[in-house]
Amino acid sequence: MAMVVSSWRDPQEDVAGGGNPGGPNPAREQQQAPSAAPHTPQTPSQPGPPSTPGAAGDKGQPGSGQSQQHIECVVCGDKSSGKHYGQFTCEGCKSFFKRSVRRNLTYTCRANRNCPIDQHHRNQCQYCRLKKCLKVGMRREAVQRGRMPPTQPNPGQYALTNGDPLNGHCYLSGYISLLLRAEPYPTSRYGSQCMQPNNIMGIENICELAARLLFSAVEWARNIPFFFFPRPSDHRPGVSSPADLE
Amino acid sequence: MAMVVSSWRDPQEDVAGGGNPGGPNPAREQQQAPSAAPHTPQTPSQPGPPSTPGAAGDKGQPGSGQSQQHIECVVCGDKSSGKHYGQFTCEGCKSFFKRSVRRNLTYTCRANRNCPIDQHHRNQCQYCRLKKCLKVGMRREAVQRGRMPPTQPNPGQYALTNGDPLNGHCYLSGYISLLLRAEPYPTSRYGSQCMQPNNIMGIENICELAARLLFSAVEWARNIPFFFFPRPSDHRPGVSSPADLE
DNA sequence: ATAGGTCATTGTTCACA
DNA sequence: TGTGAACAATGACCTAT
Ligand SMILES: [Zn+2]
Ligand SMILES: [Zn+2]
Ligand SMILES: [Zn+2]
Ligand SMILES: [Zn+2]
Repeated sequence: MAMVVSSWRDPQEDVAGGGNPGGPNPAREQQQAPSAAPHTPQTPSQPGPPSTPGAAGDKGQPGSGQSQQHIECVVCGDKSSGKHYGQFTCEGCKSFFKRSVRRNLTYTCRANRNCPIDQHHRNQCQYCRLKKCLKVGMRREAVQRGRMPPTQPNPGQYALTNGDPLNGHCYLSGYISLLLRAEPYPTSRYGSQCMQPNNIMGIENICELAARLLFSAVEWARNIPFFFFPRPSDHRPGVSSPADLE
Repeated sequence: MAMVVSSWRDPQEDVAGGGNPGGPNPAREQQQAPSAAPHTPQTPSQPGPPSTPGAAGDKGQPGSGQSQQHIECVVCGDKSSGKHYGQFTCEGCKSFFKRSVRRNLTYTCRANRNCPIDQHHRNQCQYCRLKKCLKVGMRREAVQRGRMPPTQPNPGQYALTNGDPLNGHCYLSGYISLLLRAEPYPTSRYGSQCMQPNNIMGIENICELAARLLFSAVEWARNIPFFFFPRPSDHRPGVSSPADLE
């Protein structure tokens, strides 16, 4: 269990100022309405007057109505887009959960681990958001590994000899930050879930752990297409998999 | 005593596959998303840019030019890095606007409130800069509340930071970044394959796993472009070597 | 239907002036 | 202290199985 306790620096620069438009508890400040125009390829958006169909007003009061089907996200209450990892959730919670599980992230709560999670505060505390995801029953096992994608050009071997991407600048600190954050092996998580009540780890769990370690190693290796990305974004282009081993 | 490595064979040779499996296609590059931002307020009542409905008109360089990409910041004319709070702006105006709204700052103009705002003078008068931001339609409501500070990773990996020999080796950071991004996903559900019906793992299975670990590690190393794995000229007798994989 | 991926847009950090 | 370039996170939309 590695609860990381990190010192926290107040993130909000908000000044409680006096009457602030966004104010104290901005009722709803943002949320996208079901944006009109499902697509509109080219048109660069117009801030203007796309004739918003009105109203997006408040979301339909839940409860009685049932207007058609407005299923809510069991985590934050936003509109659900269907079942994800076992429960009805919104796209946001779905993605958040996926990222958290995939990267095996561990968050920390700066409060008392009971932060309210709703549509407007779900991003305030990742720890509590993930906690709630698990509490309502989202399943980690349902998160699969990346899918096989397109590229994987070739064992790149040469990509790196040439010009370095980092010519002029040293972004080292950023990388170190990433490095520190990366947990190569998900020990903490597995440890707890595999433990039996009597604190004894069964052979089957050992097998499971070994298998996971193995596949992690293989996957990791396979995830390296070649050593040069035009622009380190976040996602890997693709991942191939050892799935066939099954 | 050779390890008995069962038939495990790497299925997806494709990694190196000279030929692209024709996969889904790598060729798509184009895609734009009209999409509204994740958090696009889109307030119905349109509090935003009431004035100057058309003002923004200039937005995207209409046809005239060739498009390509050099969109200018509608506030100062610097290069825009995309839409921010509703309008195409540069990073500077984006940050300036965010700070101003978050902290609810109020500035004062020492002149006549009509200071020119351009790339080189934008910092001369905060009052006029903010005024212009609002005038061109940047939306205060699009500024969200502060979030959690980044979570520090698990304890115990700090050793890396010190020492810092890295100063002069910026080029390494690129590789480090790639390695980190290749981090394995914590896949689950692998590994039960070797389990016997009675939940007992035989010694032969343990050997199997160990062998697989070894071989996969070797394969991994070979997949790293600049990792020159010494050809087993010195490999010990009696020990199966990675060469067998071929 | 639901898993995966993309990527515009939002957030944050932190040398530097 | 504010500024703004660089980088990480979020989630609407999409494709794939
Ligand atoms: Zn949700
Ligand atoms: Zn919390
Ligand atoms: Zn600007
Ligand atoms: Zn002025």
